[in-house]
Amino acid sequence: MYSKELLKGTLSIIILKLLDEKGRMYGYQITQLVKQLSDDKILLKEGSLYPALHKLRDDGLIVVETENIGKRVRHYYSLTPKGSEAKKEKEVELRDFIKTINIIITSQLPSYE
Amino acid sequence: MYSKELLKGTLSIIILKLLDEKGRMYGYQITQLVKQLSDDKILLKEGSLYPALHKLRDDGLIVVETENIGKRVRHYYSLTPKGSEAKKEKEVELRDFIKTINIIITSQLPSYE
DNA sequence: TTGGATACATCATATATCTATGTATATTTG
DNA sequence: CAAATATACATAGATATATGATGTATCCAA
Repeated sequence: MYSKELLKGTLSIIILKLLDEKGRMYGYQITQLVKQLSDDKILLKEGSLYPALHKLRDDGLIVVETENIGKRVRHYYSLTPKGSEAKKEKEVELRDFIKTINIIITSQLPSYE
Repeated sequence: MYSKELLKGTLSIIILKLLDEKGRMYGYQITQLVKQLSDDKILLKEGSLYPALHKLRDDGLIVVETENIGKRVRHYYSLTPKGSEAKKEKEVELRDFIKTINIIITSQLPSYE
């Protein structure tokens, strides 16, 4: 598991990306897919995921459909057009940020002033 | 300027990396070098940098030397052996994290369950 | 002499994630 | 069949860290 701070700022784009790919997903399913794709290195906690989903919903980036599975209720989330736009922008920003960080951590600098 | 959340967790490794490269640096110098390396995309604020430096010092990862420049005082920071170790570990972790994020945001997934 | 750059610092605030806890159903295993 | 584990949602409180605002002071150039 990574230092928890590293994930900050990337969780929402991860959610938006997966919803964009999958069409629709429910919370638990997102945790499992992230776990799988990250080779068990990113283990989303409920206390992180659900507040994040609710915020994205409140901001109008995703919508929820409720489905009954037996006696259980499942909340399926999918992107709104606004969410689809936001996903693209955030992805560009994240890629650019990663590029910048890479430049910094691979930089070779003269050790004099 | 990036969404401020993205920087979280990466600021300390950036500082450690630059100190490792340069040998020693003072606060203002760090802000300017980060600004330059990031092509003006990461503009460290004093309210971010100085508390971060103080924390690294309190944790024993960096040490400070005070130097008088005219009537001004400058605080030069450099890595301790512990800081040098931490720098290596954090760099490995960050590179691995970036790799994982890249896998997720470039993943192509079937849109059925 | 005045403004901008240099150089340090701290306090209040915002925000996002985690831990812990809670509830409940479904499935697998001994 | 009972117990353990997995599925599925949720929230309250703790924690961490970056920012904005503000303050002090020196140095240099227009």
